[in-house]
Amino acid sequence: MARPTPLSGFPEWLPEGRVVEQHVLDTLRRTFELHGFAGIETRAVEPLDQLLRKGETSKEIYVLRRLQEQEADEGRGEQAGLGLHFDLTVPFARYVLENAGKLHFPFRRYQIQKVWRGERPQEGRFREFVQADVDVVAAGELPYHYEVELPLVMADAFAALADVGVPPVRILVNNRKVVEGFARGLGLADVDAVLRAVDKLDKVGPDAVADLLRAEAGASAEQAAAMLDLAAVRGDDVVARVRALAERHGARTGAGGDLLDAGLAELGALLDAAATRAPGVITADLKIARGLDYYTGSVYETVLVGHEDLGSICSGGRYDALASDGTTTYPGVGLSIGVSRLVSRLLSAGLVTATRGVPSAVVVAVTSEETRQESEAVAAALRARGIPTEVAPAAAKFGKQIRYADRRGVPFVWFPPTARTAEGADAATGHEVKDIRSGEQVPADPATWTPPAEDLLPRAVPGPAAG
RNA sequence: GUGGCUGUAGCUCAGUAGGUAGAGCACCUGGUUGUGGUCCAGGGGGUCGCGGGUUCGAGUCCCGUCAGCCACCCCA
Repeated sequence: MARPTPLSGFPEWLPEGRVVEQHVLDTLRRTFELHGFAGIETRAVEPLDQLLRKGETSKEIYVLRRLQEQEADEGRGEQAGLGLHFDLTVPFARYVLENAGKLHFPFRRYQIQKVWRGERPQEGRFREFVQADVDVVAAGELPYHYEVELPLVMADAFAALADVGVPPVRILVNNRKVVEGFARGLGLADVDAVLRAVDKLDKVGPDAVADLLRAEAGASAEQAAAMLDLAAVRGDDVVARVRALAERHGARTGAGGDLLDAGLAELGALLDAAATRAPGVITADLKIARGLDYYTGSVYETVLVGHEDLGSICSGGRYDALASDGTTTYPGVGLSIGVSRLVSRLLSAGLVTATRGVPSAVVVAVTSEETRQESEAVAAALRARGIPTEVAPAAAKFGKQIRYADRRGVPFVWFPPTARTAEGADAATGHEVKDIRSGEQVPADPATWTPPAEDLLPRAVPGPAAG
C-alpha cells in the first residue's frame, strides 16, 4: 500500500488539532484539581467478568488475546478473560475496592484516559476515545450534596473553556427516584422498561413512546399518558409541576409516593443550588433517563448549545451498588466528559483553532552551513529563557527560510549577524529579529529579547465559526 | 452488530455509450545573483481506496473488502 488507510473509529488529530485537544485536557485537569480531585490512572485492561458486571453486551468489549495462543487455543483464547475497559467508572469501582484500605473517603478523583468500544463509528462516535471523569465515592453513606456539587464542577470546567470558543453547554438533570416513584405510584412495576421507553422521547416522539410503554412496560393508556406528561416537564420550577401532575394522576400513593417526594426534594435542592452557582447552565428535564441501569439518583446529560445533534458530551449520575466488598458498599456520583467527541466537533465546525501547530516561536535563520553553530547558539540562548526555538533546516535564501517559518505559523525569524546586514543592525550584537506577520524587523539581543506573551506558545483560540 | 449513501493528484472536484486520466488551489524551480506572502513563465505529482471478476479493453459494469458519512442499536 502506498499510503496506509486510517482505522475506522480511531481518530488522530493533526498537530493543530492536538493543540486544541491539549488545551481542553489542561483546562479540565486544572479545574478538577481546583476542586480538590486527585488524579489517578488505571490500567487499560480489566478482567472480563468485571467489565461485564455492568450488564453490557460483550461485543462492545475488545478482548485481549496473546498472538501465540491465537491459533493453538482457538476457541479457548477468550477465556483468558482480559478486555480493554470501555469506560472509566467500572475500572474506578474496582480500584476503590482494591485500594479501599489506603484511600480516604469520601474519595474525590479525576481520571482522564482512553477507552475502547466496539461500536459502529460515526461523527462524534469512536471506537477509541478519551474520557475525563470526576467522581466522589464514599464508604457507606454518600450525602446528597455531592450530587449537587459534581455537575457544578463540570459547569465550571465548561465555563473555563468558553474563552477559546467552546459554545455554552446545558446540563440536563433528572432524578431516578422521581421517575421511579411516579411510575410505581401509577402502579407500573417494570421501572427499567419505563425508563428505557421514556428516554427515547426526543428520538421517536410521544406516540411511539406510548406504544413502547404499553408493549414493554405493561402500561395502560392512562398510565402511558401520565408518564408522557411527566417526561414533558422541563425547566427550573419543575418540583411544583411534577407534584401537581402526581396529584392529578393519583401517582402520589404508597411507597412510590414517598420515593417521589424524596426525589423531588433532592432535585429541588440541586436546582436551587445551580440557580445561584451556575445560572442558566443546569436545568431539569424529566425525560432524561440514561440507559445505564446502575444509576439510582441524579442523572445528568450535557449538550453543547447549537450542537444538540452531537448528543451528550458529558453524562453521569449517582450509583449505589457499583462497588461493594460484601461488608461495605461504596456509593458514588460522577460525570464523564467525552473529550474526543467534544474536540472532534470543535475542530470540524471550526469553533476552536490553534494559533499554530508547532511550538516554535522563533526560527533562527542559517547564513551558511559553516556558521550553523552561531545560529544554534542563538537558539540555545532563547531556549534557556523558555522560548521555543528551532533552527532553519538549510542555509537557503532568506526568503525561503522566512517561508519555512510562515508555513508553520512561526511568528518570528531571527537573523544572526552577517556582513551584509551590518548596516542597520544592532550595534552591539548585529542580531535582528523579524515579525513575519507585520514585516517589522528590529535589532535584538539573544540574551534579553522576548516575544509577546501571546506568541510564546501555540494557543487555542476561537475559530472563524465561533462568532 | 444491521441497513443506506459515498471513495479520482496534498485539498475541492470534473471525467460524457466501458477505449490507456483532467481543472482549480497547493507544492517545486526560475524571473528577483541571501529577506517570504503579488505577478509572470516553467515543472513535478495519480497502481482512479484495496482485491477479485466480466470484457479485446474498466476510473467507468459485477462481487468482496477497507475507509468516510447517515439511520438503527447504544452511548462520551
